[in-house]
Amino acid sequence: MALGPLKFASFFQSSQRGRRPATDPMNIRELLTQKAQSAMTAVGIPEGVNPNVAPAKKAGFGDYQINGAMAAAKQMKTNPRALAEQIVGALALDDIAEKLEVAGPGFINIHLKPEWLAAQVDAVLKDARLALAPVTKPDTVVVDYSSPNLAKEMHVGHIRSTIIGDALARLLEFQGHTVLRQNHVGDWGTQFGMLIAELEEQLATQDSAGFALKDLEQFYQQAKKHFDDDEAFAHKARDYVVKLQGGDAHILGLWEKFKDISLQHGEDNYRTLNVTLNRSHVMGESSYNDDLPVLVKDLLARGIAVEDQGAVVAFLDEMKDKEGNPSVVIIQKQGGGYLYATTDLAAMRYRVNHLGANRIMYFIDARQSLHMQQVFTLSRKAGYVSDQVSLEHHAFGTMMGTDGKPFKTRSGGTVKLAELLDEAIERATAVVSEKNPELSQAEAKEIGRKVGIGAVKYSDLSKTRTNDYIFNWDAMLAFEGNTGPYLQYAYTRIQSIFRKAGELPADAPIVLAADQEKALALRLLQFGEALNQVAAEALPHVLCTYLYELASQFMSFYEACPILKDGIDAPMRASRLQLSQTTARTLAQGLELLGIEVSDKM
RNA sequence: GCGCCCGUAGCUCAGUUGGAUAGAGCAACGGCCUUCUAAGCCGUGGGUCGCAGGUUCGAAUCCUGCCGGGCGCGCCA
Repeated sequence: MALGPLKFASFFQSSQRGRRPATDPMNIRELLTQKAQSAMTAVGIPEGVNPNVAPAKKAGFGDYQINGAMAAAKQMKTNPRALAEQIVGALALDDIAEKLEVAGPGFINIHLKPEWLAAQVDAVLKDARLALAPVTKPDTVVVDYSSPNLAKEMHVGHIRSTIIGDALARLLEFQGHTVLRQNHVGDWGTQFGMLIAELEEQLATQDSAGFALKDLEQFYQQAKKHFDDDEAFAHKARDYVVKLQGGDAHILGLWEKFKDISLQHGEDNYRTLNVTLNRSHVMGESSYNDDLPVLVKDLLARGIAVEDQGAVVAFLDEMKDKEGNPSVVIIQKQGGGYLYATTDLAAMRYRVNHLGANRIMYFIDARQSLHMQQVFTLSRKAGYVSDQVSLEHHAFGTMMGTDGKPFKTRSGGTVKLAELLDEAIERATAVVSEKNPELSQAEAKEIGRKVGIGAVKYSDLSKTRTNDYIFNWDAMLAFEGNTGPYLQYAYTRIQSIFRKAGELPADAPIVLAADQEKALALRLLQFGEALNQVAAEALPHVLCTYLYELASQFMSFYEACPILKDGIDAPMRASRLQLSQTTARTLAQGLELLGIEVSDKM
């Protein structure tokens, strides 16, 4: 990547663009793009012009459209409609499309053949991976997410990173990439002196650290109060920071104990949340301690950082503002302490050199954008990260309450993650029991768990990541609209059909006669397109939108196209059952990639 | 002061990177269950895409300037 006098915006975007997964022959858009490209070349349009193939925006405009003719005509200074006609003449789509038409100023509308669509759906149904082949050139992707501070209990501030990052990790893994989850937990810093001192004192009167640290939040408050009120204790806390950094065995032992219990709390949350993180993904700040002096020395020796007012500082001209002031990053404090920029740089080196990453994705709060850009710029400038490695900060906004202000408890405190999840399960269980009184208590509990957690996750995942997000219990737990419960219900409804149907057809022809059947088939075949876009841009809401539209289209199909009712002959019943099977599997697979469970009953 | 993000229907949100008449869902209103789960489906109403210019066949999208909101900016992470 060039590090010239780029402005912020362009630099930021350039780090996120240009990733297009390997071509997948089952992907209609890619297929049509290839065909359009050939046709355009055949009629003398220069290579670089994008065919701009997109799904049709409206019913009546066909299924897909080629929009590149107009841009090409502009460049060639010719009539766009005439050029579009020429392209249509050169398009080799006889097997795929039943009708091609030029519309408006030069749109090319493609109407796909129902027989062709049916054959594609058949291939999806017969394939364990839904005809989505793994990528041919896998990336080694580091996904940095969750990363709570171990000094405190996980709270709602960690939920977005954890949920969104996990979805991306799952999705990239499914596509065949090598995914390395990295949980960059905060396990170092001055507050640990205070916490260790408090732990030591409490252990004098209590028999286990597990008990003392049962409620981390409470423990932290106790330690803080102790620190503020008791001068002797404060002195000891400061002393323990020094001893911790100096490697004192006793202090390190207490620190390990604290860390272990705090990580255990985190793992409990991950299990409840159905997040794939475990102990093996933990690579805390302290992991990089030994490298920090080496790193600073290197940056100083090569003149990338300099001493300034007693600290070690890097001035980044690459990020200077309009007035010419360089951006400033402190690498080492006066007195020798290190900061998170230092640790992040060390982590970057580790990920590139030891983990072999060629793509590093950070799922971190938008407020850290400046910091991330500084770290990215610095690591490139220092040569720690080559142009071959993509560095991406996938920022997200703050979680807000329904009042539009940051999400807090009634008394104004931070909401513990564990309590939030418990409440979600409780609320969902109540709703499920009410809507379906026939469920046993055990069933209602299990379904309530899946629905509650799914609702919280889906509601977060379904909104554009970069915006602030308004947390609303009623909206996320509604069974109508674009919600987790609606999608889970759609899946359940299909399972119910299967139970009633008895045996499912093994290999019967799929026939797309009704409009709803064709629309459903087309949507089913667009799953891969949605996944590709999510993988490229780390925007899981694209997958949510896809799944919601798929579920809605299934519901419409189901209303219009009876399956098991009287008067439906065996071939039609078999065809429709297969469409239903493909839908159920696509829904389940898509939800699994989002980390959301489905249920046969609701 | 400098920088980043955001502003679309009453509310919550999409808008495929410049394409056709800006779309969903809630909420409101009107239909559809003795028949596959009505937790559903079908339909109606609802818009100065913050404002003003500019770029062009075409702008919610790109460029400039304002207005409004959020966040960040040398020793926390």
